[in-house]
Amino acid sequence: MNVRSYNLCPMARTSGSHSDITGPRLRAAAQRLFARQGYAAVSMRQIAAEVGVQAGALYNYIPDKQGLLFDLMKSHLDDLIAAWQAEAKGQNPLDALECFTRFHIRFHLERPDAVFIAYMELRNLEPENFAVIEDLRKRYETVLEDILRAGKESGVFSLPDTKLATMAVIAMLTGVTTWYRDDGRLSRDRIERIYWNMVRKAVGA
Amino acid sequence: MNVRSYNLCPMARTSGSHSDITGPRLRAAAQRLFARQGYAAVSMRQIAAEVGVQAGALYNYIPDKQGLLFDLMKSHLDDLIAAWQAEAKGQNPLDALECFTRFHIRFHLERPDAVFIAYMELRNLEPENFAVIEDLRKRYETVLEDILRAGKESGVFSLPDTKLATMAVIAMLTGVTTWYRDDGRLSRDRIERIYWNMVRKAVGA
DNA sequence: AGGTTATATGAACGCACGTTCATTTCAATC
DNA sequence: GATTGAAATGAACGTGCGTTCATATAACCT
Repeated sequence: MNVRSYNLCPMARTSGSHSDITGPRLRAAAQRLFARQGYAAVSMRQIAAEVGVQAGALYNYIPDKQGLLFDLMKSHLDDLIAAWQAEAKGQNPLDALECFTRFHIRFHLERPDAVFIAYMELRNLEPENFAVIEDLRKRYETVLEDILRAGKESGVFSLPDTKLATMAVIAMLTGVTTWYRDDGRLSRDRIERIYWNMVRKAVGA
Repeated sequence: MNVRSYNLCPMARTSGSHSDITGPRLRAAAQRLFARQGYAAVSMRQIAAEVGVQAGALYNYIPDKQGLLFDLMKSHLDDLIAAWQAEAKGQNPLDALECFTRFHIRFHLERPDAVFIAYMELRNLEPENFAVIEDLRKRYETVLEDILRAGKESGVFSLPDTKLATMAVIAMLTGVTTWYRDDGRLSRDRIERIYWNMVRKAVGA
């Protein structure tokens, strides 16, 4: 008998499934802790304590710590790309750029922890995992690059260097997550509007 | 006798000084490793191996690992602020903004490792160290905010929200360090020019 | 009620961590 | 050549790491 026998909230069981609510809770706890302290600084025992189990139990749901990080990052980027594909995209480059700007800010502000991890923990991925994530990130950047190129070619945007403008706009938009607070001075919609204004002017439209 | 007796490059001695070339080498090695792998993922033994000494010897130069991180970050921000103060600042808000833009890009591209650490390792600082660093970072941001406010008040810039524009411009400029490569397509001067163009347009000037 | 099986425990594994310290080394000085 | 003292060694400290596994538990099925 041990102290955990007093656990008042035993896991629900769904018979035949090997993943009840502990799996999602593990991922949620890991996401929170990795974002706040960094992958390398968080121990499996810390995550387990947050979930309410012993460390060994986590390995019913993940292959290892690295696999956990990879899953979190891949899920985030898969979500990001899927969400963009489900978005109304605009009929012309200017509309498309506004859609992208607003979508990017909205999506990223809703998932600050996932965003933080995806940008900060790249160096903690093993090479093959890194390649997968990097490919997804690049695919998303290409969305913006294509919009900017189309706008440049049709004369709507004025850009000396499309690739550089892509990086500049992405950096500017993603930067929102570093200072935004839910109880802050500005609403998300107002932030979207102000950023869209700056982006529009920055690309010369 | 041990294997290190074969070291062909014994440290210079300056008699009475307690800091020869090992001190700077320690800081340089730590900066490189922290930037590449992250503070928490780098061990003192790794740093020592890079310097060419045993781990124990490092403690002749630093109080502990945390103190090493703090010193690196504080030195970087002190350098940044001092360098800006030594810079020609421009006679009006538009000139000042161009000076700042070019200065920021130039300074950051010259110290990619220090920049990376200063932005990524904030969460690994103990609270009192964090407060010091955060204060310096804020002081630097205020430089840009003051320029933007002055320009807005004199009608040169068109900004719905000065604070937000400050964060957007800083994020955009600092983002250069995430993709810039020394052997890349664009020269630093060309990058400065293109970014200045985008910043100028973004603030409506 | 008994058997099955998914899930959790808790101890253990070998290893690496940050840090300390008695001892050794060796260039500079006398 | 002897003395000095800053600087480095290398072993040791206690701790915590990621991961494994035999065992225990409890919800489900028959």
